[in-house]
Amino acid sequence: MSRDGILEAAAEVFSECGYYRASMDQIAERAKVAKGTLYYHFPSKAQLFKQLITEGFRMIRERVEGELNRSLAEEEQIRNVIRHHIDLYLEYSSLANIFFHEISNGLEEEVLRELKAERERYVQFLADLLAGAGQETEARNINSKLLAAGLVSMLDGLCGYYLDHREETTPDEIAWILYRAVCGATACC
Amino acid sequence: MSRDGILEAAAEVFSECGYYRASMDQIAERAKVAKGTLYYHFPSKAQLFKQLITEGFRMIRERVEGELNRSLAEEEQIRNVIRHHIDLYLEYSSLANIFFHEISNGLEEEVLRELKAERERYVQFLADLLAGAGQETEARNINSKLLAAGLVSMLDGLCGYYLDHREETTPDEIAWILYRAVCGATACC
Amino acid sequence: MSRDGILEAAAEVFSECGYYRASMDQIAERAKVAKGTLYYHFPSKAQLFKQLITEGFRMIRERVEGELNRSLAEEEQIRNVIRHHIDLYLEYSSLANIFFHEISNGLEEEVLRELKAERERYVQFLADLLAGAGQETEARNINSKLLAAGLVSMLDGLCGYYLDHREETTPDEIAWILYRAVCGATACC
Amino acid sequence: MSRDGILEAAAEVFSECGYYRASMDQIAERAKVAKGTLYYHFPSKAQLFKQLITEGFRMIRERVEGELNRSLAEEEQIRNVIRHHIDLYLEYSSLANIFFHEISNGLEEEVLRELKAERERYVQFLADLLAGAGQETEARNINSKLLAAGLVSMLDGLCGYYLDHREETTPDEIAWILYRAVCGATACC
DNA sequence: CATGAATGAGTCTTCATTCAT
DNA sequence: AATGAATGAAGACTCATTCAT
Repeated sequence: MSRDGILEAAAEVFSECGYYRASMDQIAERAKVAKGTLYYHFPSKAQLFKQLITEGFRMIRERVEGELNRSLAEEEQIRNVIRHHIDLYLEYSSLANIFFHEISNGLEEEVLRELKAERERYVQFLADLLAGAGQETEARNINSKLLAAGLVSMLDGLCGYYLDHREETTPDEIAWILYRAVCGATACC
Repeated sequence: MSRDGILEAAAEVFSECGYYRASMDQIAERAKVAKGTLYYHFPSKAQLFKQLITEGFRMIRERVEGELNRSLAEEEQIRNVIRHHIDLYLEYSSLANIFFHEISNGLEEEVLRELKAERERYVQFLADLLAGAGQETEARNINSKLLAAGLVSMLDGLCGYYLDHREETTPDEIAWILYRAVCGATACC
Repeated sequence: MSRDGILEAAAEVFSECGYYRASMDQIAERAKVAKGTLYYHFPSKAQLFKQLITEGFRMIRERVEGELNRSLAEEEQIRNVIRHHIDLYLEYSSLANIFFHEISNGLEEEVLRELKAERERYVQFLADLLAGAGQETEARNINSKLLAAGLVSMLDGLCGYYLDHREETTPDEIAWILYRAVCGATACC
Repeated sequence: MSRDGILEAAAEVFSECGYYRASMDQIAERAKVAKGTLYYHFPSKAQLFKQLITEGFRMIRERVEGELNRSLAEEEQIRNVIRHHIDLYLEYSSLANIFFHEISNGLEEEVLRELKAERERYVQFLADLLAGAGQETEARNINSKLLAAGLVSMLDGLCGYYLDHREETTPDEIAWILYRAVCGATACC
């Protein structure tokens, strides 16, 4: 079945060109199938895109969750999650680009809504983690969901910077900044 | 001269629809000029967009710099800058959306390059500010440009969250998180 | 054997959507068979359509002819045929719509030709009937085939009107108008 | 302005191929304009088609009405109108084909509705004429709108027959049959 | 007998851009 | 300085048809 090949090709093309400049022709060509085959498997460009995002988010969530169970101390968990995120971002930088930047104006209303919901679910997942760690301190009253949203965006900004200026920093430094940012806000000093 | 009217109309339409879904027809209609007039003043859609972004960035930089001179303590300056940014983001939220999200893949190569340069210049400006504050502490060795990039992204993420969930937080809380994130990283403890 | 189910489904879909808007997918779905099965039983969409029309015409001709034998006076026969046609039209109104309107430009050349022949054969059948009735009068010299063609079209127009404005008339009135139209032309006064 | 050329080309192509088989490419080619030009003047294929029908109906109504004023006796008027219609049908047979056969299933809902309304208005115009003539007789109680609908359809059937079998009849015979059909029904004997 | 994944030619439509006025 | 009719390349999408199983 060519469905998976299409998704892979779509991930490449979408992240290279962005949602709008990516054409179904390009995707078909990259996936080495006829144009009609795209529409046999996905009802529209928008739905193909949505599927891509949805499955991508699920994959990341599963990988991060899988890693989580083995850790014990919650502070250590946060460090792990951050480090893991950075690795995932750099590994799937093309998909990450889509996740963070394409979810904005200019998408079909319905797709945009579902995508925002997906992103929200993910932020909530991180928020729960941060809240758990914060519980031990007096900073329990902080808005952990807001903090999670900020963490995700900052991670995007830092990794994006790293990809454009590889010689100026390292993933380790990024992890450290992120950790301090979150801990500075939750339970610093 | 209709040039300014076109720029204003373009700002509205671009921020409502995003770069791609915005059409020159819409802009012309909104500006109440004929389509040909757009091309009399701007050589292409991409250049019109670039002009808009460039002037937007300059305006923000000027406003922030103007505010800066009056403050004294550098720590206080950072607080001010953050607070100012949040206000600007919320005041021009539709344009901000473009600044942060549309500047990614999917624009004509040349425009994209110039826009990234513009953004970089702005990040540098913030980095200098942070570096100044850090100078007083032992954290001088931190990569302040990286930190500035993270700050900008986080600000985007937090303000974006606020716009979608106004009842869950306040600009003040956002400012506080941002400040702690930056200070936690620069000179905490 | 699924052939009959396909024909039935095709009748439904064609009459709901017209020849062009009806898709083989819809027909297959309605018939609860796979798309390939359609092509196992019929070589093409056009041929499937032709089969449907042909069998429909034959059924009507048989029903009308069956009714005919029992009547005696030829004038009475005309009345009966008219009345019968109206009933058939209203009973199979959706198919009737196809018979009368879809058989025009816009079908594959070969199918169109065969369909026109089928229709012509039917008009001839009516013409013979009218000619028989006319024989008794001095109006024998009238072009009874032309008259039959006119009768069929008028019947279509009147029944179509009735279906759109049920409260304004009755099948009885339609029958009366048709009879007067034909008799006014054949043997009036 | 190329608008009129497009309408003319559209009339030709639509009547040669029917609504669905006619492609915008064909129309553009026939009108010797670029495809985009079609969309500069008409928002869609459906709207182009609607415009064609609407303007066609108006032209015919105006021509028939213009002819009407000069006549006196109402019976004579009916004869005139019938004769006029036959001439118009044969003169604009390609448009007539569209008027009578394409207004059926398979058109965009909105266009179909407006087209039926247009046709209805025209039938009403004929009905008024017939009612006026019938007033003088005892047949006033007949449904003249229904009769008008029948007249129009029969005219279509007869003229269509003539176009396919020119050697078997003449416009005069058609006029005679139509007149007898209407008068046989309104005030025969 | 029957399937359904795959095809690709063909369709409508959009839109940045040009140019004569 | 401004116009708006005209363009044509490019895009999303449809659908009858094929074929290996």
